[in-house]
Order: sequence, then structure tokens, then C-alpha cells
Amino acid sequence: MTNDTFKLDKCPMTRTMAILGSKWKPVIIYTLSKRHLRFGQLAAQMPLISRKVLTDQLKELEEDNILLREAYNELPPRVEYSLTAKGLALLPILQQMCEWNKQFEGHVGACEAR
Amino acid sequence: MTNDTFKLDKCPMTRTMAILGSKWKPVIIYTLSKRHLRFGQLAAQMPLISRKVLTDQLKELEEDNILLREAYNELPPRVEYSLTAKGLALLPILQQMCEWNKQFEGHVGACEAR
DNA sequence: CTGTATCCTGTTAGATACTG
DNA sequence: CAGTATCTAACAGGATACAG
Repeated sequence: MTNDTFKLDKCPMTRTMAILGSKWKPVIIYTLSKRHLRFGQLAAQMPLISRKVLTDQLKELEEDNILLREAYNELPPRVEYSLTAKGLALLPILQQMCEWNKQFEGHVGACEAR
Repeated sequence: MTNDTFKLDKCPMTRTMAILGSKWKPVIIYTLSKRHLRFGQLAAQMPLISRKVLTDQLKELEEDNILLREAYNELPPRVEYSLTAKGLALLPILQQMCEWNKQFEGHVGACEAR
């Protein structure tokens, strides 16, 4: 679903899904909503995602202007990720997804379940 | 993203995305929101989806109780699809996806753009 | 009319080892 | 610390032909 061609689709839903519709992106966005995080902190909060995939997803989200990547030329290097306004505006949608799931599939966990 | 294992994920967002996150499902749900439709009518309104994929997606949505499939034993056969309450409850989320896209990526088309 | 069956391709994401 | 590089498996989606 993250294929770039879908971002050119005529349907706004399809275009949004092209940005949001991969396994980890909603979780990454939600995790970054609470505070700016460094790469390692993000990885620590999502132990099930491999570092390669996390890197890939972060790069795509940056290209879509969902998040901001700030690299500091220090040793050891430090990179901070944070949501842009465009990314912050996705949070109500993610919130509704949580609520829909809890309403129709029982209260298995909270949105913080990661 | 439609893998069944994701539906067992602890995160409610991931579980919702496992149901909603494929190329055509949002469009199918939106198309069915206006009225009950037969298989051929659905296919006609979404000329870009192949019949095999449409069948697959409808089957999955039925298994997830998003839509209702009613088959009439006539000749020629007739099958009608409609949204369940659970499926109808997804519409506000899809609506928000449309609005988010239009707000941040310009007004390329309406939700009806299919 | 409403699908199945079969085959095929590109993409996603995971494992593992390595780098500035 | 924050990634790259490489390889691989699984999956989603599409083309085409056929069936009840």
C-alpha cells in the first residue's frame, strides 16, 4: 500500500492510505506524538520492528512531510524525529481507529499498548 | 497489511489497519455506504480493480463483519452487498482521511472520485 | 451473473552482517 | 549512535482462462 503510484491516485482515501497504510507507520506516528525521540529511543519503544524497516519507514514518512528529521553532527551522532503539522493532523484519525477497534472488538488494550 | 496475524496484534491501530489497510477496501466500503450493491454494480463503479481481487477483498470484509453478503438462489444468480453497523462506523474515519488529504495535498478530487 | 483456478510480478518486511 | 548492504520469504495484487 505504500507504493508511490498510489499517492497519485485520484481518490483521497487511497492517497491517505498510501501514506499511512503500512505495518508500522501508525505506531511510529503515535509514538512520536508524545515527544521528540531519537532513533534509538524509537527503536527501544518498538522492539518488534527491525532497525532496517524502522529506517525505511522513517525515511518515507520524512519524504511525505509527516515527520521532521534533525541530525546533529556530533560524536556519537544524534538524530531526532518529531511530527510536522501534517503529521500531527493525522492523530485524530489514529485516535478514531483505536476507538473503533475497542468498540467493536473488545477492550484488549489501550492505544499505549506498545 | 491484511495479514491475519496483525489482527491479533496488541495495538488497536494495527488491528484496525489490518482490516482497513489494503489498496481497495476503503473504496469498497465508501462505495457501499451510499446503497446496497450487487457484485456487478460494484465492479462497474470500480473499473480498475480486477474481479478476482474484488472477490478476495469482499470475502475478507465479510469475514471481518464489515459487510453483509446476501446470495439469492436465482438464475442468473444475484448477490447483494451492504455494510454492517461495524462497517458503517468506519465511515467517519474514511471521511477524515479525505479531509486530511484535501487539507494537506490540495483539492485534487472529492471523495466521490471513483 | 458471480464467481474459481492458475500463474505471475512487484513490494514489504524480516534476518543478519557490516560501517562512519 | 544511527544507520547500510545484502539476501530471503511471504504476501498482495493483477492477467487470463474457465465454471456453475
